[in-house]
Amino acid sequence: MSEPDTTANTPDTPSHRYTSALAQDIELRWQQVWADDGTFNAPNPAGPLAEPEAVAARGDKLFVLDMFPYPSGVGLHVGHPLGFIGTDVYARFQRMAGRNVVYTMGFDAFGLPAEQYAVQTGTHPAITTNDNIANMRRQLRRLGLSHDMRRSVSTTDPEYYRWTQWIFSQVFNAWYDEDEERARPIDELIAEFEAGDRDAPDGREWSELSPAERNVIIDDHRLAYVSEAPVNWCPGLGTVVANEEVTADGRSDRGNFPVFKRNMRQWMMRITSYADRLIDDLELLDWTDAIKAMQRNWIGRSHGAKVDFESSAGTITVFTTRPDTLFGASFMVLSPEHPYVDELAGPDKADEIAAYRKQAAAKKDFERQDETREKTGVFTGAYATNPVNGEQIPIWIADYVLMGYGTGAIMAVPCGDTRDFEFARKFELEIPAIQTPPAAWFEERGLDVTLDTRQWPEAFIGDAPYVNSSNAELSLDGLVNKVEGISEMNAWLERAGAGEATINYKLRDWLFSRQRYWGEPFPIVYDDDGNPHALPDSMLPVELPETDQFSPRTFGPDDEFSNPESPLDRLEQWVNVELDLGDGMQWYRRDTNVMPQWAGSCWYEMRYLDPTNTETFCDPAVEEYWMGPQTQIRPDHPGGVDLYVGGVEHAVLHLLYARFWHKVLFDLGHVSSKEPYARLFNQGYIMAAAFKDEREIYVEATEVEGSDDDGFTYDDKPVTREWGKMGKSLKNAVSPDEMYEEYGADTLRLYEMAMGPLDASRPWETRDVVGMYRFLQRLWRNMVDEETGACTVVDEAPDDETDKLLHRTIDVVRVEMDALRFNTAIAKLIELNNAVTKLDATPRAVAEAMVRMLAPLVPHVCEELWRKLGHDETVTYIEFPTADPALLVDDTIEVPVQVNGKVRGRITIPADADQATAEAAALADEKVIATLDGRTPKKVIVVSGRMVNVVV
RNA sequence: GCCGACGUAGCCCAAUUGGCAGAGGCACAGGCUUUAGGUGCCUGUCAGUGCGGGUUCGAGUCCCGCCGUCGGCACCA
Repeated sequence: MSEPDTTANTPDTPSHRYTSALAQDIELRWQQVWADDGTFNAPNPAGPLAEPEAVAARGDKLFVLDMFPYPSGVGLHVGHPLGFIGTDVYARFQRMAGRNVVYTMGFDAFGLPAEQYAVQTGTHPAITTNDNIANMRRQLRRLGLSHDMRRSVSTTDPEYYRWTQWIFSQVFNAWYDEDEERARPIDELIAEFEAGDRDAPDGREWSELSPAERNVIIDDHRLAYVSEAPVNWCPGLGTVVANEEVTADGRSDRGNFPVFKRNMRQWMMRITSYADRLIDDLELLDWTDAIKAMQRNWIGRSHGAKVDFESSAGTITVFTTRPDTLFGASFMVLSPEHPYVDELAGPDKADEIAAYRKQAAAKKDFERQDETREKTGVFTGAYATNPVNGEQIPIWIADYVLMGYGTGAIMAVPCGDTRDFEFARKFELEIPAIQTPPAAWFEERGLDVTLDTRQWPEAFIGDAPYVNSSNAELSLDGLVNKVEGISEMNAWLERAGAGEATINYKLRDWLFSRQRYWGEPFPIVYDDDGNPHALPDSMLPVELPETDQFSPRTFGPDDEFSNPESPLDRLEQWVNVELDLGDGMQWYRRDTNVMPQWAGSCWYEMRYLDPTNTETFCDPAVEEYWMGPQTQIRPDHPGGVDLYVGGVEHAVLHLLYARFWHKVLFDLGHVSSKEPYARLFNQGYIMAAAFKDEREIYVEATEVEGSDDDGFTYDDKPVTREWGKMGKSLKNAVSPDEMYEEYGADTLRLYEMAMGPLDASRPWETRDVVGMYRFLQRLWRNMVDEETGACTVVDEAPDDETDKLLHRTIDVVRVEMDALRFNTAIAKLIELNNAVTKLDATPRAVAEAMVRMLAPLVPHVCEELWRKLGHDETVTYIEFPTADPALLVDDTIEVPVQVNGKVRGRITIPADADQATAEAAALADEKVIATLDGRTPKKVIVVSGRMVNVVV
C-alpha cells in the first residue's frame, strides 16, 4: 500500500506556494542565520558570559529548562520532542513578551548503553557518545529550537564532571547538624570536637581518642560515607544499584536482571537526613499534586513510637504507628532475618526455624510482598514482656514482617490490624479486644455488638472507645479518639522508659557507587589504612583513565554470590598514585567505583548558566540572577528554575536526588535557591498504535494494513492493535525526517502543539498532520502571491469587524500562550486566519499581528513572512501584540433568553444594559411571549451580558 | 486494597465565577479548479457530555453512588 503523496510539487503548482520544499528551504535558511547571529544567546550579569548592559536592557529573567536527554544512537522519533517544542514555544513567547530568557539543551551522556556498545564493538564510549551528541544536536536544530548553544553541556566532558566531582567533595566534606537542621562543613564538626564542645558518641573526650578512632567518627558523620550495608547487587549488570532503580518485582530497571540484597561495602549519601525538608519544602513548589504525592510516598514519613519489649535475647524494639493499641499486643513477629532470631530459637525449634528462614530467603522480595498470599510463620518458643501490662507474649517469625522497614520487628495487635488478625486466626493466637467498634460496624457484618473477637470476621481499624486498656499508671479506657490515645500512651512510654514517640521513613540512604566504566570517577584516594581522602580541588578533574577493557565482570544473572569487579580495578597504573595530601609524598590507591548516572543530572541546570567558568561551577551572581528566590511572586518563593518540563518517570529518581544535592549546596552557601525547580510541568507522551501478530510479537506498524472496521493485517496475516508509548520496542515510531520531507518542521511543531494540551498523552495520527499544513498554506497565501512571491498585504486599515476579531484573538492568545495552553491559542489563530482568508486582501495591521503571534509556534515561516512584510530584523525580540481594550467590547450584544432553563429566544441589547432593561427586552421577545402563552413569570434571572432566564 | 488523574461527535480536542454544548483539526459527503487523480478552494452532515441520583432558575462544570481507562504505591507495622 502506498499513501498518496499529498504535498508533492507538480508542474502546475505555483512556484511560490508554501510547499514542503519551500518550507524546508525557509527552515534551513533561518536555522543557519540564527546560528550565525547567535540570535538566542542570553546575556549574563557576571562571569565569562557577562553582558551587564544587555541584561539591563531586557526585562525580568526567565529560566526555561527541559529534562536533558540521554544521547541515544537510535535518533529521535516524533514523540521525543513534544516537551522540547513546548518549552521552545514558551521561551520564544516570553522573549517577545520582554523577558530575558535562558534556554538551552545539554546531554546526560554517562550510562550503560554507550558502555555496552563499547563492550560489543571496542569503540570507546567517548567516541560513540560524541557522535550521538552531534547527531542529536543536528536533529534538535532541525526542529528550530531556540537554544543558546554556547550553554550546551555534556555530563561526560571532563570540564563538566570536574564540577560533579567537586560537588561530591563538598558532600563528602560536610555533615548534617541535626540541631540546626542543615549541612555544615566537616571542619566545623572537627573544631567542635577539638574544642571539647562535643564528645565522641561513646561519651569519651576527643583527646582520649586515637587518630584512627577520630577518623572513624568523623567519617561516620559525613554526608557521603562508605558503609557495609545491605545493597542491591545485580550480577547481570555486574554492579550494585540504588533502591530507586529496582523495580517492584525485584529486577533492575536497566536490563531487567534479578537483583539480590547483599551486604557490601559501598558509597552512600545521607539523603535520609534531608527527609523532612524534602517533604516539607514540597509546599513551596509549583508542581502537580500527583508528583508531590509520589515524592511524599517514596520518602514515606510516618509518625509513631518505638516500644521496647524485653526478651531472653535482649530488648526487642518495634516501630508502631498505633502505640495506643499496645494493650492489645498479644504476640510479636520478627522478620526471619532479624538478628535475634537465632538466640531466641528454642532448641526444639531450631530446625523448623532454619527451614523457614531458608524458605523465606529463597523468595524474592516481590513474592513476600504479595499480600494475597496466606500468612506463614513459625513460633520461636520464646516470649517477650509487653511493657504496658507485663504479659508474656509469644514471639513468632514470619515473612510478612520486612527487615527493611522499621526495626524488622512488630508488636502484633490482631484486633486492630488486618495482617495480624489473619495471622492470629491462622495460628490460633489470642485476639484480645481493646476497642468497642460502633454498632454500625457490627450491623454491616450481620453481628450483634460483641467484644468476643472469635465472632469478628476481621480486624477493626478506626476510632472507637478503648476498653481493657489500663494499668496502674495509665488508662485509655473511655477515650474515643486515637490522637488522644496515642498522645497519652507516648507520654507513658517516656515516663516508663519503655519507648518514645518517633518518626519512621521508608527512604533509605542513596547507594552512590557503581562498578562500571562509563561514569564519573570518585575524587577519592585511600591511604594504607584504608581511610578515604578527598582529593583537593586543584587535582580535579580526576579523568577517566584510558583502557580498552570497558566491561565490568558480569555474571550469570542469577549468580547471587558473585562479587562486583569494577573495570577500573584492573588499571593498576592508574589506581596506584603518589601524592602529597599534606603529609608529604605518599602512595595512595584510587577509588575504582564510578558515580551513578544520576550524579551529572543533579546540578546541570546551574552549569547551563555559566558553562565556561573555570573558577567555579557557577558564578554566585549568575546563579542568584537566574535562580534566586522570586519574592515578588511569593514571600516564601524557594528560587530555582522558572519552568521545568519533563516526563513523569523521574518523579522519584532524578527529581529527588537533584533536590537533595541542591539543598546541600544551599546549606553550604554555594547557591541562593533552596530548591532547583520552582515550577515543574509534566508533558504527556505521544502514543501510537502498535500491532502484534499471533505469536504476540510486535510488527512494524507502518506496514500494517486495514482499518478499525475491517481489522488489521500484516503480511496478509491478522494482527491485533493496542496503544502504547511511541518507540522502538513497540515498532511504532514515526521519524521526524518523514515529517520534514512531507511538510516541514513548522508543520510538525504546530501539529504537536495543536493536538491537545501539553500535559495530556495523545495518539499520533500522521493523517491529521495535513490540517496544520493547510493552515500554514492559507496563512502564506494571505500574505504572499503564490505565482510571484511578492507580498500582497495592503496598507488600508482593517474593517471594524476584522479589527475586533484581531484584538479578541490577541487577548485570548496572550493568555493561552502564557499558560502553556498552545492548543487553544492555535485554534484561535486558525479562526482568525480563516476570517482573513475571506477578505479581498490582508490588511498590514492584521498580517503583522498574526505573524508576531505565530512566531513562537512556527518560527521559520514567520521569520520569512516578517521579512516579506518589509522588516530587516529578526522577529525573535519583536514585542508580542497587545489587545486594545476598547476593541474587546461590543456596543450591543445578543443574549439567549431561556424559559425554565431552555433557550426559547434571543434578544439584542446594549452591552451595558442594566438588569431591568434586559428583563423588559426578554419579556417583550415574540418567541418568549409565545412560549409563556399568557403565564406570568414567577421570577426572572438576568446574568449580565450572558443570558436571561424566565421561570414560570 | 490504597492514592491520584481522566471519561464531551467516527477520531484528536474546545467550552470564564455553574450561564446558548462546539472553537480548531482530522475523517466523511457534495461542489469549484483540473484531461484525470492529487493538491488547493468553497459548502455541508453527525453527538448532548460513561451510568444513576442530588443541589440549583440553570449542571459537561458542584455533591453522592456506581462503571470504565490510565498512572503511582502496596503485607510499610
